[in-house]
Formats: sequence, C-alpha cells, structure tokens
Amino acid sequence: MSANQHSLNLSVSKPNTVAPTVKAIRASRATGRVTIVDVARAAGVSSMTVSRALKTPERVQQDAHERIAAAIKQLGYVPNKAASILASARSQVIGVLVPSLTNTVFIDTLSGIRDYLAQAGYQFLIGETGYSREQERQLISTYLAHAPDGFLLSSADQCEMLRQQLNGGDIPAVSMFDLGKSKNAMSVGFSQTKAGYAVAQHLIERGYRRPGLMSAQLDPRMMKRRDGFRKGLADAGRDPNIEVMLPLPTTVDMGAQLLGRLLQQYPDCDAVFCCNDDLALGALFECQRRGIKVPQQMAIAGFNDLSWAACATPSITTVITPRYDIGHKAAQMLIQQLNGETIAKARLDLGFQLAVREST
Amino acid sequence: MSANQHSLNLSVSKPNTVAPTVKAIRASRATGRVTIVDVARAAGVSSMTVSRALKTPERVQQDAHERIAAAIKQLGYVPNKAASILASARSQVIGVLVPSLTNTVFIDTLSGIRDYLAQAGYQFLIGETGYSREQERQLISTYLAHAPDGFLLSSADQCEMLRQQLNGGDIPAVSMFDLGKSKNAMSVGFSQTKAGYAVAQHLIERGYRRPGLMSAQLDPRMMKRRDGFRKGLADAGRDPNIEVMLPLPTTVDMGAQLLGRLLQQYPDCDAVFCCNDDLALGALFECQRRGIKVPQQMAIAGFNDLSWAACATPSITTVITPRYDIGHKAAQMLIQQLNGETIAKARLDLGFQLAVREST
DNA sequence: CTGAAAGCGCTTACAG
DNA sequence: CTGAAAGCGCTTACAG
Repeated sequence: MSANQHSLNLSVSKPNTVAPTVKAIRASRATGRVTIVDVARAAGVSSMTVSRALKTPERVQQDAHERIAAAIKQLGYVPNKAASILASARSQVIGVLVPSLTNTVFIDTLSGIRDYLAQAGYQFLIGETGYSREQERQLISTYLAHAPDGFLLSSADQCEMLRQQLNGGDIPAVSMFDLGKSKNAMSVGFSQTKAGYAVAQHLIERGYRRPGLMSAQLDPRMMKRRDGFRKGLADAGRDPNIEVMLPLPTTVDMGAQLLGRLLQQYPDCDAVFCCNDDLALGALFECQRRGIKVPQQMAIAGFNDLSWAACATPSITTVITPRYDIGHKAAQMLIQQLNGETIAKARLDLGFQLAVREST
Repeated sequence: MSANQHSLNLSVSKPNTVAPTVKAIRASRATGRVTIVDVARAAGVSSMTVSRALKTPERVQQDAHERIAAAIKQLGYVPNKAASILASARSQVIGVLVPSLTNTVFIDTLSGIRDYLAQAGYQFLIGETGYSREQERQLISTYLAHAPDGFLLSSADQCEMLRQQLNGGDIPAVSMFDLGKSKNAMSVGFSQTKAGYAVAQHLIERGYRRPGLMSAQLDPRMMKRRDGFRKGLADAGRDPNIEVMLPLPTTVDMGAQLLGRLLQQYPDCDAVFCCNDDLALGALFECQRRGIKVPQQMAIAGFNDLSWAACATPSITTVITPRYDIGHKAAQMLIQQLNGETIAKARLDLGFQLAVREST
C-alpha cells in the first residue's frame, strides 16, 4: 500500500528526483533523520528486509535488494549505530589503551590494530593513559559505557583493573607488549628482559669494557630492559652499576642531558645502552657537540629501531621490536575470541631482533 | 512497593552485601546488564530520578542522591551510552579526520583536541585518511553512522565531502590547518604560504645565493609552503627553480636521498628549505656522511620544530607551528558552536614563528 | 523535586 | 525469502 502510494507520488511529480521526499521525511520526524523505516517504505518492503539487506545480503532476493539499494542512495540513509548497538547488544567497538600517543612505538601498534580491525568491521576508541593508574581507571570506566565488545590493553595492571571494574560482567581483553604470566590470559609481546640482555652481550662481544645505561620515563617495561641489561653485564663479570636514570619523559633533549651526566659520573664509560632511540639520538647529538667520536670513543645502542636509526651518521645499533605485529596479532586474537574460534596460542611471543650498525 | 520489598530483602538476608542481588539481576536479563531501572529499584526512586542524579545532580534531593550513589556502587552500574545516544539524539562524540597518524604533527594536534574535548565531556573517533580522498569518503560514512555531534577535519576538501554526504542533514565541522576562504566556515590554522615566504626571506637575508627546496609527500599544504618559498625567492630576484620533489612519504631516509639528488642536479646550491623536519634531519645526516659542513657549505632549514630540531648538532632552523593550539582551539570552536554560543572569529589565524638556529 | 508514558531506530526470535 | 511484534536502556516532554 504505502509502496504503491510512493511510486504514484514519483510518477506524478518528478521521476528519479526524490530530493523533496527526503526533505519531507526529515521534516516529519523530531530528529530529522532518515530511518530504516523510510527506506523500507520507499523500497516497498519491511524494515526487517532492509536490515537483512544490510547485514546478510545473501538472505534477500535480488530485486528487493536492488530497490533497497536505490532507496538508500536516494534518501541518503545512514544506519544509526546507537540503535543497532542497543538492539543487538554488540557494539563492534574495541577499547584500546596505550600509555602515550606521542611515542611512535604505540602509533605503530595502533596502525597494526587499525589494519586488522578495519577489515574485520570494528571501530576502536583510543585512550592515552599517560602511564597513570588513575587515568587508566577512568578511561576504562568511560569506555565501558560505550559497551565495547573487547579491550586491547598495554599492561598486566590494566587487565587487573578491568576485571575489577567489570564486576562480574565479562569482556575479553588482550594485553600487548608484556607477555602474560598465565598461559590462559591472552597476551602478545616479547621479552623486554631478553632484549636488554642481548644488548649487553653484544656490547661485551664488541670489546667494550665499561658499558653503561641511560634511561628516562622508568615505566615497568624500561625497568625490565634495564634488568636484562644488568644481568647481561653481571653474567660477563662486568660492573652493572654504570647508569643514569631520570623519571621524566623520554625526549631527544633528555638523551643529550643524560649523556652529559653519564660522562661526568663515569668518565671511563665507553659504551651506552639508551633505553630507547630518542635518547640514543640525543646522546649522538651530544657526542657530536663535544667532539666525541662514535663509536671509537663512545658506542651508542638504542631501542625500537625508529625511522632515523638506520640512516643516522653513524647509523645506530638498536633492537628491532615487532610493534606493528603486536597490534595486529593482538587485534586478531581478540576478534577470534569474540567469534568463538579456538586460539592456537594465548601467550604469543613475537620476539625481537638486534640490528648491529655503525654506532657500536 | 518495589522499594519496600527490596529493603525487606536486604534486612532479611545480608545488609550491606548486595553481591548476590547483582548476580540475580544479571541472570534475570537476556543481556546480563545492570540497568538504570535496577538502580532505581534499589534506591527506591524512579529511573528518571536516577537519570537526573547522573546528568543534573542539582535537581535531585540530597538523600535520594545518596541512595542512588550507593545503589550505583553496589550494583556496579555503568550507563549504556548507546541507549542514551538513541534517546537523546546527542552522541557526545566528535569525528576527527587527520591525514596521518605516523606524523608527529598530527599527534600533537590530537593532543590539543583530546585535552579540550575531555574536559568538555566528549569522546572522539580518530580516522586516518592517508591523504586519500576515497579513504576520506569512507571514513566520513562510517563515522556518520555513529551520529557524531560534530567533525574536526583537516582539509577544505573534507568539508566539501562532508557536506555532500550529509545530504541536507546538518553537522557542524571545523577545518584545521588550512584557513577557510569564506569567513563563515569555521577554520583554525595559519598560512603555509606566508611561512614558506618567511623561510625564503630569512635565507636571503643570511646571504645565501642559491637556496633550494626539497619536498616529498606533496600534499596540498606542502605545495603551499613551496609556493610561498618560491615567491620569496622570486621577489628577491633569485632563481626559484632549484628544487627536488618526490610524491612519496616523508621520512628521514628520504631527506638523505633528496639531498643527494639536490647536490647532483644543483652543485652550486648553498642552502635548502626542507618542507618538514624529518627531511631536514635526513639532509643533516647526509651532509655529515659526506663531510659537508652545515651551515658553512650547506645551510638547512626545516618545518614544524619537532623535538630534535633544537638539540641537533648543529641545531636546526625551522618554523614553529601552533599545531597543539590548532587542535585545542578547533575543538573549542566546535563545542561553542554545538552549545549555541557566539563565535568571535570563525576564521582563526594562529600564525607561526621562525626559529633561527645554527644550521642557517 | 519527582514520576508515568512514549519514543529514539534498530535487531532478535518467532512465524510463515 | 519475508514480516509483525516486542524489546534493547535510556531521555524528552509533560504533569504534578
């Protein structure tokens, strides 16, 4: 009936021009939105059929499909996500929490997450915790209100906090970077400790006698790198106590400052492991400023292999970390879990790789 | 009635321990969620009063407020955003589109946006367009489904595209970086052209005779910097055609490569304007590699003042851009618009600043 | 300051 | 392959 009426309208006024109809529809509703009911009416079907045409096209007849597609286009229909979430109790939204957005490392991880989630049809909300537990707690609360289907978190702490705030409700989460202690909790990452150990070994093999360490930020992962590095030195019978650390953000400038302190406190230090590449770049600049030859007078190793490390002068030895893959695989694992698929390895170690270059 | 019944339950079983009640509630619903109705029942009020206690606490009596707060805590109630959006037709969500997330520039802008929106009680969805119009179109469509209250876009193109896809519906948008041509369309940014011009002027004042330009990416803003730079050279009677450009992503390594090309094609070039700091850093490394003294044999100027520019050796002359403020002010302008406040200047020029350092 | 009713725009589950 | 009914969990607008 209403379908007939509609096609009548069309032929009486202007065929193929439904612009006035759109206006009329908008005006007829308090919200001014074109809804699935409008599309259904225009296509001469029920709203359920429109819904099916959108989600499971194979369950809708060809000609109905075409009329619906035409109606959607003419009316400029956009499905209302809020209504869909409310009715289906699935949001297709994933909450993602990272410590910092100014750190390239996490941006790369987000790229991995985005690439996987986009093709899987999920959106995500990005939260920046600033390495603060209070921020974490608040963000989880805020995100919970969006009824996310799952979480991608970047520390074991966050998983614990999530569980508390869930209060019995059950939303799956994968933790990134750190590998979980339990084999059941889902996690994707690599061993920071082993990576730090590998750097120490490398410097010793190269013949440096007094390798030191510089670090800022001092978040748990930095400290694990340090632990590994110190163990590597100790295992080789070297002094593990040559180090300068500041609990401030890691910046290139901070790297320059820390190199100054290191040389002041340990004048015989001949190599330095910078706990990330920003610090390493600052250290390199400071050496250049002081006329200290790298690596002849001071070797420099970094961490993460940021874009400049390979093309600096001299190129910087560093640890290549699988941060894109961490995001990608973590997202994959989460979606598999949501789809009820079996997960091969809930604790996925992606490893790391030492890139030996001119600076050591 | 139900309130009485409830307090009866409490005193009969365990006072102050409603954990079993939470379980019962979850079990009693298909979705397993605690709703505003459950809270209302537990507090002995209507759901409207709970809603008010959450949104406009000043309109709810003290003691009702306290009982509601207690019930929320005990039941672990989290408001369902989807239901709220659907009922109120306001999502408190802003769609943000930037060209790239791997570029620090946009991350800084996002920080500004986040800082403003967070305190204003808004969430945001971040989309990365990869400088592609097709991606833009898709992202806008996807975001439209989330019924955003507004958009923060990073090009005039995007505003146009949004208007098309809106099909008459009306969602306010502010464009960032580029200043709008019309004074009515909201925009926050600065003049890329003037900034490029200023760099040219500076190099000429310093006495460089054959300044050149290197650029990659070649997006519209890069091209405006170039236009300004060329005009500056031409106005000073210099050759504006010393330039190397590649339509590939800007990376540090690309800067090194472009410097090689520049020297090959224009051996007498004595200064270079790198269209961003990544390229400048690569150019500096390449000069160091070749033993070319900066600035004596080759002056280098960058763009954006990324963190390393000030502490490189030599420190790099660059243009300080107000990218944090662009995000912050754009978000502010958008929210003001949403609140129906009057906007002082719809076209907000935040300017830029030339930082003269050792490299020129 | 508080509440009962209606509705937001979808989807689920049940019929046919 | 298609549809009528009921419901998701809030808020708006109207009463009191």
